[in-house]
Amino acid sequence: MDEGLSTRDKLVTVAARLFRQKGYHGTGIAEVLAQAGVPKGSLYHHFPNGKEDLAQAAAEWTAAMLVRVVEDAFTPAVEFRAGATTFCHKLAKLFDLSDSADSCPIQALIFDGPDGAAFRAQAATLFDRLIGAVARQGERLGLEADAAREAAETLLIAVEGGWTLARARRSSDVLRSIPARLYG
Amino acid sequence: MDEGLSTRDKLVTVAARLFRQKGYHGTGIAEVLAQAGVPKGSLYHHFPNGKEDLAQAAAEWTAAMLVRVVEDAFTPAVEFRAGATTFCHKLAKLFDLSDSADSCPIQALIFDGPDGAAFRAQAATLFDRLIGAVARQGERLGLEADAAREAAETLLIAVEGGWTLARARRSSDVLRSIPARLYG
Amino acid sequence: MDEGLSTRDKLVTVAARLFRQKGYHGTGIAEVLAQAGVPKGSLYHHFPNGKEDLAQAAAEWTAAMLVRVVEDAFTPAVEFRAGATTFCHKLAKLFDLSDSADSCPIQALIFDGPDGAAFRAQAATLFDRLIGAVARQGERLGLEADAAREAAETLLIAVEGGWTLARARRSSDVLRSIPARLYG
Amino acid sequence: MDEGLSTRDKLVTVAARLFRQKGYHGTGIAEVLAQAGVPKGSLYHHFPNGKEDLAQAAAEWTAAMLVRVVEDAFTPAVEFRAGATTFCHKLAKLFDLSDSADSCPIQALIFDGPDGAAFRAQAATLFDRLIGAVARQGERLGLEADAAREAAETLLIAVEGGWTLARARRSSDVLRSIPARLYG
DNA sequence: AATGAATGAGCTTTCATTCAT
DNA sequence: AATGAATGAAAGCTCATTCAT
Repeated sequence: MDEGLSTRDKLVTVAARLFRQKGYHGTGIAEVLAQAGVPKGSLYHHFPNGKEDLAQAAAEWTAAMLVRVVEDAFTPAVEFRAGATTFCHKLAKLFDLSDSADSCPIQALIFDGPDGAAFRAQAATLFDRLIGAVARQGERLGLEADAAREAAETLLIAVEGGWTLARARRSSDVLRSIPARLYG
Repeated sequence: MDEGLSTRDKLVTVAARLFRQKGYHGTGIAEVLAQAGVPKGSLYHHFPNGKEDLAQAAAEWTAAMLVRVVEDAFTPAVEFRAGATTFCHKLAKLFDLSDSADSCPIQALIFDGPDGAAFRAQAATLFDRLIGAVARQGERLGLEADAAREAAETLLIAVEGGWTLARARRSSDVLRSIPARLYG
Repeated sequence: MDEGLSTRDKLVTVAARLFRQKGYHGTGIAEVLAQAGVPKGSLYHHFPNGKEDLAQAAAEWTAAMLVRVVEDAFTPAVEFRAGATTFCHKLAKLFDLSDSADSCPIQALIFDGPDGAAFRAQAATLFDRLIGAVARQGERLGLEADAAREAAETLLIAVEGGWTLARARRSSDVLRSIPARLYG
Repeated sequence: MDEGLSTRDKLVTVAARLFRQKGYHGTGIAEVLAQAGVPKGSLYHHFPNGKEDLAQAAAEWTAAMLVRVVEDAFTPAVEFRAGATTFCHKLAKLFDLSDSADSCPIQALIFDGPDGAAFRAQAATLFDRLIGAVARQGERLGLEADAAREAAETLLIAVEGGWTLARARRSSDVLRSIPARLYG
């Protein structure tokens, strides 16, 4: 976890993973520091407001990563359904790579965060950014603006719920079954 | 929150609400006791293993409540789609009643609990109980066993994901839009 | 320091002494607890707002102690000057008993406290209570209300400044010299 | 606070003000650096022993400033009482200029400093230097050596105590009332 | 069953300082 | 002389739990 990365990036990536695995309140700063191999005082140099700032940076990092997954999945597609299918399979792979107890990266960083309203607001924005990325791909693939947005929302709803069920079952199959459920 | 209820029930209902709002690790025992109006030492008479026992009782209580919602929604229905629609509307009402920042009762109690595997297992069971309740209603309404189970799963996937989006948007509209998304 | 006293009283008296010796910010909670022989968690049972509450209680305790000194000094007196003289000598004894580096109990607890305005306000009140106690004795000894108040203020001004000089000199002589300076 | 001053002087004046306002232990190096607009690493070029050196420099600077106030007040005077009166009024102006919560500059730098005995000793010296300055003025104005020293001590005692009461009252009036209290 | 004081491990954060550039 | 990242000891505080009454 400490190849080439800057101190700041080590903290962000480790934190993103731990928050996803054990939740914001369930993750101790000490654990983040230990796994990142960073001494205690350094955190507050890079993140003056401590754990809360770290959560914000981790959320940002996760959202950017997911937007990349969306784009990787949809770019080669020639119709929305194909892109959505690839997206679900890529998420299933993500699920299998991580400890299957991990919560969905989106949910984890959006909802189990600091109590303050600021974090909540930023989280809602990140969520919208993700929907926007999918909707943009829909438009590129020929859907009307409204239809693209609707399709994007439905896909993300299913993916979020699918991750939840996958987690309960400890199996990524549910994620792979989503296209069939949505598009017949 | 303290009319007529026994000390034990006060603790369970307050804990269920707080765990839903702030997560298991984000909720302090002291806060539960204060809001339940119960003195410090009392908790361990009713829940010898403390917070962990309380979480299990709260999960149980929540699951039972949700099964009741499923049954109230489907009992008057004559086809699955109607029952599912009523169920979504009932959940939207639940969403509106609670602080809109509350997580879905199902997700909250299934995933953000004590760290031990025992709780995780019990939680998965509760989730299955809920799917089973919906599937049973599907069979009652004429679906084959497999089809009923599939319909139940799809509905719960959508509802879980819908709650997530509703939370990000702070609006229950998404929950009400689910039947249209699933059944055209 | 732990004869018969309740946990709360042990904390208050130890804190009052340490704050006087090393200032509020210079005194660590750990040191208070160690000297009081009280475990960490207990402090927050008795003083929910921690160090700040403890400072308030210590200030209160100190003010009450000083009012007692005033009354002990003036009660047997038949004129103000005699009472004031006894008061100065009693303070000189207090000075000699304590580590001579200790700041004046009044100043220490009134001014080097928590940053919040609440503490400052309470401190000003305590100071006035002390002036009031001296003024009341002045009236009892035949002074007009205004003259009594003026005499009380002048005495306390001299005593405060005298303690400062005594501290710089590490000798209580200055305190004993005050009556001569004020009353010729 | 940052016009033309050298980095070193910025640090000293800002530190003197902060130590006066919040005490030595209540003032963080980070706050000094931020208010002086000086980067973190710079402090140790100018003050190799860090905070302790800075406190000594600030004490020195304050003492020199006060000696200047004494001289400005007494130089035009033709009798001790007039000089003392001007001195008290100048201090009242100082009080009004600063946040009225500031402690007396003399007390602040003499008593709430680093824990070591070295600082305490230097501080006592600074105090004596101030008394000496007043006593010298007394001799210049015709007092015998002993009487001058006595008058200087009494004046400083009253001024120290007066500042304390002024602080509690948040009003500089007490300082202005001192000549009347001392000299009738 | 009920109570509230006691407990100490562990939490997040702040501190003055050092170091490499 | 100047800079800002690095450092870990120590700070104040919260935690779930236990105990004596």
